Amino acid sequence: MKASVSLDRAALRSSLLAWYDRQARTLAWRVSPDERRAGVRSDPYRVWLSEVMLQQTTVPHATPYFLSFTQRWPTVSDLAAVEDGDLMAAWAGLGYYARARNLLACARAVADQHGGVFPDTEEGLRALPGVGAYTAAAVAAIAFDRAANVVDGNVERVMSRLFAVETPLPDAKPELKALAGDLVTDERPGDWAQALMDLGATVCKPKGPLCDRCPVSAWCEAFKGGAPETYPRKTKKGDRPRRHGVAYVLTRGDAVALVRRPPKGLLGGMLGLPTSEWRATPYDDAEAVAAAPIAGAWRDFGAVEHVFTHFSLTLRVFAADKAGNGGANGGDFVWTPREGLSALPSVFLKAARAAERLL
DNA sequence: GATTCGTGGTA
DNA sequence: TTACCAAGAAT
Repeated sequence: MKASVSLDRAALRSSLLAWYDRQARTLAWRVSPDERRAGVRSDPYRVWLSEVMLQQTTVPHATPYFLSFTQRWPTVSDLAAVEDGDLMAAWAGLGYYARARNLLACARAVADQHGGVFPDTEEGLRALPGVGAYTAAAVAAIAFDRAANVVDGNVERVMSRLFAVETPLPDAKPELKALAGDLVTDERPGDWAQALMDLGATVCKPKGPLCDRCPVSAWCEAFKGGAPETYPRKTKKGDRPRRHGVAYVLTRGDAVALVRRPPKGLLGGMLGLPTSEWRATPYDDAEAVAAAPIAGAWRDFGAVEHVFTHFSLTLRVFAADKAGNGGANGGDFVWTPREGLSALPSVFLKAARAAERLL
């Protein structure tokens, strides 16, 4: 019995790794087989940076940011020397801004406490800011050839189908991780991790899996069962509540008044437009004007919709020009020229565009 | 252990 | 339009 299990595992691994070599999928952060033959080693800095950017983020969205970051800051020490505001501006639009704060904290920890060299073990990596179980395992495997169990959403889906796991997510996570761990060996751990994730991303997709092209369908219980797309099982998500707010576009010549948001919480540390409180009930005109950061001739520019992970937002947009209103002082604005608006999170970019006639 | 935290693409 | 989803981490 035991012999047949290990035989299956070896055959499955062999088939998937052969498929991975055949694909030769090119990604901006990946060392190609040709490069590897030429002696190029994967750079832990680039592996780490890519893994952080890819957390809950698609490859097409992350790729231009990765290229820009690695061009501006070729090493972790270069990144560690960046000022907070510049880093946050460079991250604008990627989302989950705690990642940017932790990215900088991690770079500085590596530069200051590790001599600019990344730890080469899972435990050492896991202790760094913004590096959780997945990222520590991924960097350990891909950059340092450690036999780490790299489990992301792709791997969970692949395991749930291979073994027809009936436990719904997220309860199934420990079970799926254990199943993935049984397939890890000392042979090409980095390639194995990437092969599994590539399979999930391009073949074993959430909807419409391409089982006729799958290198491991022969071992797949869900495929045998005839309904692979129904895995992983999952518990339904609750409704997303709606919130309402008002954003204020205050101009002074070419400049727009921005505010630096508190360091933690939603959009923490980012520049943003001044806004009212975001609450459950809509704002009428009088409330919107009353909540403005300074008194002025506020004009209604409609509203924009934005969806966050855990709520939807209807944001009314009011705008005014500060010219000829030198009196009232609403406090410390960061006056930013029009082109500087690219440093804003998307929700504020939408609102600013809504007032574009004024800008 | 349940919540909080973005964004853009796709069915 | 709605719902789901993508190489998760911190609290």
